[in-house]
Amino acid sequence: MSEELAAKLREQGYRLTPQRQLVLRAVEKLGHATPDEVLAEVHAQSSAVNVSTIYRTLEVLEELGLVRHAHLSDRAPTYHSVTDHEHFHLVCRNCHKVVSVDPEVVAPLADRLMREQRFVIDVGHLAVFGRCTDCDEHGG
Amino acid sequence: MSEELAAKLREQGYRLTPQRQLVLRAVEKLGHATPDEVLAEVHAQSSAVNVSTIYRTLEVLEELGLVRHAHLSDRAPTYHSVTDHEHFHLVCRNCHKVVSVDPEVVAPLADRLMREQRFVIDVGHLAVFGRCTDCDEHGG
DNA sequence: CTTGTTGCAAACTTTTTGCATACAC
DNA sequence: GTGTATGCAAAAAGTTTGCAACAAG
Repeated sequence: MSEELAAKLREQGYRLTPQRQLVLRAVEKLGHATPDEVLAEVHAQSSAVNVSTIYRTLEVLEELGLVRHAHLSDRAPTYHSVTDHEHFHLVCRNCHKVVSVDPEVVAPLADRLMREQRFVIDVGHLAVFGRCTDCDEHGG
Repeated sequence: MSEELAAKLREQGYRLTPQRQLVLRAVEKLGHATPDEVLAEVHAQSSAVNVSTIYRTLEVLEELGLVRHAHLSDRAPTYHSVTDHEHFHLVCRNCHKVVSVDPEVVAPLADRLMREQRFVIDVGHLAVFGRCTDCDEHGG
């Protein structure tokens, strides 16, 4: 797990640092997290790590393909690990609950857009907004 | 056109102001625009209008259902008029081109999410990221 | 040692807020 | 007139950058 990180880093001439391990672990643990939340989680381990390091590290991790981000709210972007299986997100605009869904569900749409629009979907980045049943039933 | 605005505003106890007319017109003219771009367009008409008015007005217009926003970039949200037919967006992560697509194309996915996840998609807010053919062919 | 990485502080961008004034109704 | 809407200026939120000190390889 940390070996994959080390390998991918070296491959690009980057170095393995404690900060980078901490950030990756935080993202994996949190599931879906904003840079702010990642910072908080990292701080639980080591309070010396700086915000700018979080941003720089998330950028590197994304470049290495270990992490992805999507815009699940009107505020900060949300990062998630890619070591789990790929997935996309349903976001309830009322209660802000996030559900992860298997890419297979969008496959037909992806195929159609590929054929008709000649456009290749980036499923990992996909965020679908709407309203979940809980919120539809009880008002809001 | 401006009558619809006036009517909807009054319906909610809001007032019709030149600023609100200008902002709505700007969004309609621009097609897809960030608050910043809306401000610029409005300023072309009347340079006295303030940024905060743009934000407050976009919020009101969205509440009235005259305007919608989606996150088409990593930066500011993009607003578009709803007086046109509803649509969703394909965004190329390489060249940032935006293509509007008919909601009918996502209908099967919407149906499936409704059935399996009991989730009602907000198609107007949907932004699908990926790569367009132009960018796939010529590198990038 | 060499060069990438970090912490810090400051700048920047985007959005929000408080308040006095102005204006729609 | 009454109360909403606006402009202004300042604050908040999120992100980026320059630079000296530090540390991985």
